Amino acid sequence: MLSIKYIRENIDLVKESAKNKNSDVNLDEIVKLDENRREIIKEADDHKAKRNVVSQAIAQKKRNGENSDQEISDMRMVSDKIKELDGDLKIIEEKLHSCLLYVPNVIHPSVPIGFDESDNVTIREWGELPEYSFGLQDHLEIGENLKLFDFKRASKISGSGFPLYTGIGAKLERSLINYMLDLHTEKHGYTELFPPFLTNRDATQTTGQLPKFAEDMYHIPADDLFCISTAEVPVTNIHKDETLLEDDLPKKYSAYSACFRREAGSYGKETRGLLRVHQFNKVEMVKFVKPEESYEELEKLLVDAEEVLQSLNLHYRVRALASGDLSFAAAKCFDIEVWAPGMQKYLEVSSCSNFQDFQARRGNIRYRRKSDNKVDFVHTLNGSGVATPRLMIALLETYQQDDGSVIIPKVLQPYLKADILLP
RNA sequence: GGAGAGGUGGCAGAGUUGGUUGAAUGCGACGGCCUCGAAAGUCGUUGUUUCGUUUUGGCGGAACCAAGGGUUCGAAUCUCUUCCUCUCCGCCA
Repeated sequence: MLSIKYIRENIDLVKESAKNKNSDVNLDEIVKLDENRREIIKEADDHKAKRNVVSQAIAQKKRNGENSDQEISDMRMVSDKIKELDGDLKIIEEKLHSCLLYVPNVIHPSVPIGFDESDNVTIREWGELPEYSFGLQDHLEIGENLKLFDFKRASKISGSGFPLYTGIGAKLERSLINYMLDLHTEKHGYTELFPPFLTNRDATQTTGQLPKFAEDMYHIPADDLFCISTAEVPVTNIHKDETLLEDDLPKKYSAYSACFRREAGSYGKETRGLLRVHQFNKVEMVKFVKPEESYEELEKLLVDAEEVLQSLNLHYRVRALASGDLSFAAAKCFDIEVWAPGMQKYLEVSSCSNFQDFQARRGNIRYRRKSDNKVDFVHTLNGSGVATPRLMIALLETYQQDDGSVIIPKVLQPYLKADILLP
């Protein structure tokens, strides 16, 4: 979240940013609450100062064996007043805090202003659009012919949107995960984590999924735990309430997790196959960095994610998200979209975002600066590296052959222990 | 699930007849001295948040000893609730 002080001092910028993110948050109300809050603090503090002074005097008198009944009865009234003011203050601060949780992060100056995804800007493309001399199948047909998935049986188990990978399909899924984790940990220098898949309310709030997007999360009421929608949630919270050392930054983590999304409100859209599912697998990268380096680190994060697709030789493009398409917590975001020849579509497989200190403030994740020995919030970044369902789609559709087989790219072969999928 | 112990500053660790305890002591960190330099030694400094004021350096106030209530003129210290950690037992993988 943004600090009230920052909002107070940059109210026009914050309003402009919220507007460009299509947010209807009421900032005037927040400013008013803040003014009210500071008035009460001033009054309560004055009373408390008086109480502290007189309490000392009472202590002194008691030590001297003098009577202090007068002071005590005076202070009883002051104390009542303090209680009243503190009560008022608490109500206002709770209200202010819950309002602040809905203020979106400010956008970086480099973000293209626009209403929705149609205003996103392609900043580069990689590889060639593959060409084929035969009729293409989409991933559903390929998967059926090669017996890679079984959506029908999956729906008996959990309902639609929960994929069941079978046989070599299951192994291919696992191979993709292992390959990506190895790439990021062995080549890109990320520390591997295997995090919990359920998170508590507090941790889920750090990254911004709560309170605004509660509808999209699977929730377990008995324990008030949430199924993670991305490994970003547990991994970002690894340093919650910690003060890191500047020399330890940047900290880079990579983690596999299953991801759970209710996809509320998107019924009927892209419901077939692997395109939009309630549970999927993803390898995520998370970085904790110094504020002055976060945009440089964002570029590097993007490159690390791109290498997954490059090494698999899959055509893709990188898009800079327009303000209106930017997520609530992000200051800037790039999407990577891989080409799926069978569907003739670009599919989003990764979002690489800089949250600046938005999440760090919510999670109280700080570092001690060497230059002045002060503590400050770190910047957090994360990016998918990458999500498997759409990667699987692109892979199958790109490497399909006219006999129905699918060639396996070189880097995956040691993991799958096969170089081709045959019908 | 049952029984017990505990949660204090960057870390370790004092502090229960409530009253100059924001908090001893040690370590760490920073600065000075010493040294060719370093170590050792020695002297000093060293939390966060927030409100007000300001010639922006500061000055003054308030709050913070897991979290939230209660008692009291006054609570790290008494009391209640919750959370978390550890040990033992039981159950399950």
